[in-house]
Amino acid sequence: MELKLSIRLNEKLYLRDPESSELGRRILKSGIELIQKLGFEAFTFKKLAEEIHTTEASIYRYFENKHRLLLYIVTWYWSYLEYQVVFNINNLAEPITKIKRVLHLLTHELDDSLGTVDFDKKALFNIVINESNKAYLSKDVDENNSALLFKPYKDLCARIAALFLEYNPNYKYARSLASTVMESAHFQYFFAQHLPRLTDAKGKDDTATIQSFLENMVFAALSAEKID
Amino acid sequence: MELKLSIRLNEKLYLRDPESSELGRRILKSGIELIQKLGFEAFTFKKLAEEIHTTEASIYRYFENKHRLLLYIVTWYWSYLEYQVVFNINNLAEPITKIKRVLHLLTHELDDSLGTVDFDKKALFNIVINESNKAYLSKDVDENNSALLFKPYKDLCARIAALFLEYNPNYKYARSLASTVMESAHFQYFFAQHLPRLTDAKGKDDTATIQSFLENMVFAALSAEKID
DNA sequence: ACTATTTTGATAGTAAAACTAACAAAGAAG
DNA sequence: CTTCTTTGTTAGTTTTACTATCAAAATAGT
Repeated sequence: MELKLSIRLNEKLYLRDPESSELGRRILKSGIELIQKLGFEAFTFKKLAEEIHTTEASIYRYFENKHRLLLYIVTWYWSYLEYQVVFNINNLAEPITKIKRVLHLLTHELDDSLGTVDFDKKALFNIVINESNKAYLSKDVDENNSALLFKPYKDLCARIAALFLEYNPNYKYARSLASTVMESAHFQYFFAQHLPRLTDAKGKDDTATIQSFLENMVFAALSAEKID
Repeated sequence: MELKLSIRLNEKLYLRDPESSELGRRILKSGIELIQKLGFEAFTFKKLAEEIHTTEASIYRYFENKHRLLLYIVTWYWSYLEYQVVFNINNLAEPITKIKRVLHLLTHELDDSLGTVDFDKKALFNIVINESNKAYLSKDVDENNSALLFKPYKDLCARIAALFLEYNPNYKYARSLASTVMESAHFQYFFAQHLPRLTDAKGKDDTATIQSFLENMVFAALSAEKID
């Protein structure tokens, strides 16, 4: 069974829906590759236009600017990941198993278990690691937040927090712990790649250590509170 | 006793030492205010030049580009903070007290207890919250890292990790926990201000909750491991 | 098959950002 | 008081980030 799932994102993320046309899909697909290759700062619509043999003006018809494209991409990622989370923990009884499953998903690339991912999954994961913070660390957070552009991120965070509370209903910092874990999963990976003295993960692909660290931390935090 | 301490930073951060001249100090002081006011993306050397009644070209004599200026500022912050940490935990016997002290310092603005801070402390703290990630989340991390530009950050992380190990020598993830705490302290604050559903801190200045959350998490993690 | 509409391409343009160069004026140092 | 360093002034280039206009191509409606 091969199914292709498409994720419908907030309309305010784009001017014209990139999933609705050939050109739009090329913008996304090559956009992801090029952002990952050049880094978000050096990435421009002009370079992307050359890459996909179209014009700057055509790309501007889909996205207001490159920041919106980035936001689209990471939002897509968070939406897809939430979907994976829901699917993966479905039918699991134990909160402990669910939480471990989520931590695994957070620390690893997406897989195609739920339908083919059209994008380069490695590139996408790298963008999330390297650039996703820039999606909200900007002067227009509040405006973007009002337009619900961060909803998928917040939804996933809420879902993880709910799992924490399922494990321990008395834990006081479920949201903070959830967002900490979501962020930490990424920058521990970044540190392992670039600033290894800031992490205990060894080497570039030691996602195992990152996952163990997070599991250890999460269950310690959730269990400590249980005692009190 | 009023003493003015100056922090000597890595020479590669600048072209000409900004602490060595009147103009240099104005660049730093007003640079901090303007970056915080406009956000790093909208901040330009031209706007700063107008602000301090000098010219773009003059500013370029001190800093290669605005990214370097940002790096200078956050590096200054980390250096100062490490100094505060050392000073504050000096003579404390209990690792538990030391760790709490550090978590307090991480979650609050700098104070002048160690000499007058020439810069706007609120603006500086806000820059660290909003922009500091951008200092290392760039394509030239590795190059900058080779030039030791992140040393103060890594030193502080190492120092915190050492305290964790002092508390529990068997803990396996001291570095990861230290960097997680350093980062989390900041983005929990950011979330409280802009994306409140991602944190349990209530309101814009609820540093108390952030500190409690981190304390709870750190001691849980360090103690859980003790049991095994 | 023909026409209306939408989508894309091509071209061209502007404003601002991100620099660099060259020289003169002012200040400080010897 | 003259030499060296720092700053100011002006002017320039390249790139980015966009916008406008119109024609060509593709698509859809009847």
